[in-house]
Amino acid sequence: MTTTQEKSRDFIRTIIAEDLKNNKHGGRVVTRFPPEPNGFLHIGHAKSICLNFGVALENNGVCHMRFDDTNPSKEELAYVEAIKKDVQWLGFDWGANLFFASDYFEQLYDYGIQLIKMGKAYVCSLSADDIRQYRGTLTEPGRESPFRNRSVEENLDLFTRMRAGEFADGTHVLRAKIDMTSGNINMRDPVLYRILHASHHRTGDTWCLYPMYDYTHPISDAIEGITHSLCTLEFEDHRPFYDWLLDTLGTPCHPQQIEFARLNLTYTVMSKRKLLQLVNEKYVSGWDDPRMLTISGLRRRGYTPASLRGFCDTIGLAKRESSVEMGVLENAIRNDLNDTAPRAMAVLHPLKVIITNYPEGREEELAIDNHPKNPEMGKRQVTFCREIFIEQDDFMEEPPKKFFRLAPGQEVRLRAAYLITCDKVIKDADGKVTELHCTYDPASRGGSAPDGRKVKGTLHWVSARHAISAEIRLYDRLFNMENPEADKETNFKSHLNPDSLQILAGCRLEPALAGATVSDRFQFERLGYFCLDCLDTSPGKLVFNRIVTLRDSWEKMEKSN
RNA sequence: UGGGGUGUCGUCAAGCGGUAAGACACAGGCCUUUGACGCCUGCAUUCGUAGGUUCGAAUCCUACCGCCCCAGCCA
Repeated sequence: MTTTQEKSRDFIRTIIAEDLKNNKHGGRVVTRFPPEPNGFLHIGHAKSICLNFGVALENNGVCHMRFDDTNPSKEELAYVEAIKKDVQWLGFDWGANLFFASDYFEQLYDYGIQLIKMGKAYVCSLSADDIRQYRGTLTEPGRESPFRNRSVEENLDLFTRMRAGEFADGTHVLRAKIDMTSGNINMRDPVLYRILHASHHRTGDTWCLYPMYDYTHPISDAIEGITHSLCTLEFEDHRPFYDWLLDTLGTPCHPQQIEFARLNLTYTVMSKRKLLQLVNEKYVSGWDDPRMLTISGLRRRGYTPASLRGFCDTIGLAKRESSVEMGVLENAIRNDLNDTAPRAMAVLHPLKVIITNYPEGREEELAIDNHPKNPEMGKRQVTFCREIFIEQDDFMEEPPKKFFRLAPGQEVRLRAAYLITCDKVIKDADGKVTELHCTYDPASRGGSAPDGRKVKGTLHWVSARHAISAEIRLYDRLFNMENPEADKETNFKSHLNPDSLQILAGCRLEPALAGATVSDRFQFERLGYFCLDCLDTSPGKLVFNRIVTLRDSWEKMEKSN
């Protein structure tokens, strides 16, 4: 017996454990992740991916990758590739189980014939407008279509000719024959097939008849032997049809659909439609803009797969609608990178410091741990000399109480180097501080004084003579409102944060960073975690993305005062 | 006014008739050559509301209230 508390199971894992216990599906667990290839995956999809693949992994099952590609007018091959890459990058493997709903078009069609023969489906020749009229409203029942009682022969003939391309778009649809008075609108003779003379990214021009999601999904699940079909809450109303279809068809496999609440995060939008708008209207540089909460955006920003999986673990799973604070995501990446990212020193806003009593021509090598808690990550050398850069924020001419950084007459430690004291402040004509003159304590090499005096502040620094230059991009939340969609009167785009990207040129980095390779992640001490940008970095130019800041209790203190 | 869901700390979220887990946030303290990390302490006498059943209710019953989804030939 262990004393560690068992992590509580979510309601879906509870159901699955129960099913396993009762041998409901012969002890099998088969799930599926069914994206539509009409956009990039986002953090909300990560929740579903972690759930579906996670649950399979935990139960010796498998998770199928299935593209729900039933609408040729919105879908593209490029999205298929991007989605596959994202899922793999997240760390999941579908093995041989890569499927496309379009692979089932022929079987789906045969099932359509079967439904017609059973008298459970008919060709309806009402216009789209009329179908809507006949459907009724939320509170009034619908009316039966005048075409509802066509003979099986006529339906068969029409359906065959629909496939053959004899009719124009919108002239006929195939509908299930269920109940026009049902309180559930999805049961009022839902459309199964529509005519679409459009070419499909996989089947080309083979078809001009395409199945609807509601019809395709249950059958695809059944064909693949899915045991648990996990989807989001808005499909709860569709479950009766899901079950009706498979019961009517008498498929040997009848998966159980279970719905869970989709992920919402503060300070962002999560719908593909809105993300697409941001891309198309150039509010961001693309689907993989580091400010986008797409998987590819997060990847480029520097988030690790492990941090995203950890995040999905923390947020839990339930049926009630909720909105997770952005801080939880940030916490996930800090947690991961705190353990794994090597430390380095970088100065974002350089302020020159001259150590007046340090010999002009002298330079010395100092060793610094790459990680404070993990000696196995080794040490590196940094060069100290008479001229260095510190962060502008680390100096104040008239410091408030508890400002432990540099100020006239105040002593601080330069990380792993020496204790220095500020003697003189040099300013330009506008009164802006341009340079500091300091003296160092030669006995404090390494950063501590032999007399044991306490120095509270420690600053990061780089040698002005040895530092390399880099561009650093600071990102902030894309929206400046917790829920950009809350205000129905205004467009979500009017809540975009104008300061979501700040580009800093001429940042100064310790020379060791010149050897960084694409996607390397570092903690720049006292600043945050940074990742070498994979797109804009070139041999002569380093570009770092700030993934997330470090927690900053000084900033918090300042704000509360 | 039809149908389907859902209401437990600021935010997520356990709990399944035996007397409110955990995480993030927040507050205070310790530690610190990163104001980081780490560590310690505190943080729902109360579970949408009102009744009822019971020795005992967040858990069962009744009524009410709030919020979300559904009227695509989208998924």
